[in-house]
Amino acid sequence: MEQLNPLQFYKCLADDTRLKAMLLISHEQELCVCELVAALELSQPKVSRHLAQLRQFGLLSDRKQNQWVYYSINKALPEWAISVLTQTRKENSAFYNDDLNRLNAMGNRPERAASCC
Amino acid sequence: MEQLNPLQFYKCLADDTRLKAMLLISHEQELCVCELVAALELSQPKVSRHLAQLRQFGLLSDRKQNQWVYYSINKALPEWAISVLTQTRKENSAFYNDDLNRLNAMGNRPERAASCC
DNA sequence: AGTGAATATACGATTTTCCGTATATTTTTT
DNA sequence: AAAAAATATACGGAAAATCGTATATTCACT
Repeated sequence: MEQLNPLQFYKCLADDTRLKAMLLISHEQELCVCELVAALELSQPKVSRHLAQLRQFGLLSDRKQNQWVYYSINKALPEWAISVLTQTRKENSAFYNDDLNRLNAMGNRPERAASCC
Repeated sequence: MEQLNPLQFYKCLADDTRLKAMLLISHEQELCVCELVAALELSQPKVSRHLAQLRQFGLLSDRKQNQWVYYSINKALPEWAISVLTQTRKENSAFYNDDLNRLNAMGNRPERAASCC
């Protein structure tokens, strides 16, 4: 994992799928691949590929539980990057609102069981 | 000029030339094309093309004075975007420090004469 | 062991972005 | 009016990013 530079960071955000995934995950704390596939209405390989890229550059962390992989914002991100994401999410809800609605309407969401505590 | 959406905004920042130009301009209030050409050590058409794109999407404004065109951060940008730029600039000076040094070392910088007041 | 669900990866094709070079435009200076 | 300086744009060509499809992997359940 290389030290994040701002260019790489913004390249990661410069794609519709990746930006929406980041904002949805930031909003929901963590989401698994199948939830994102449903919310974004995109193919599983497409979503998976973009998530892999976001993890590769350190924007996301993943946690495997049973058959699901949960993605969350990488806590090790520099503070400015976290702040950029938070601000973007708060001030642009219209950009991902439809996706959020589909997510909430989604039945059979995998149950979240914390690994610790 | 369309309403800025976050994807367009981040696409604008997802290029080395454009990101450095934005951070340098944010740091210096305003810069003309020839100053950016010197600071970034890039060809004039390349710099001009990227500046045109940043203006087209509303990230920059331009002001013509004599033979020079000065670019500055568009005051009409949404607050979150301004804040993203400011934070990125403050926390990533290493990313554009060499360019800033070349800018300051540049002789014959066009004199800034305010158009108003 | 075998099946199905969730996720990841590989590969070639397409699309998008970026670039160098040449040229146009505008303004200043002689 | 001609030349020079600063900037902008046009046009292919090159490079990079993205995609669809097929396939691999991993794990739960029977």
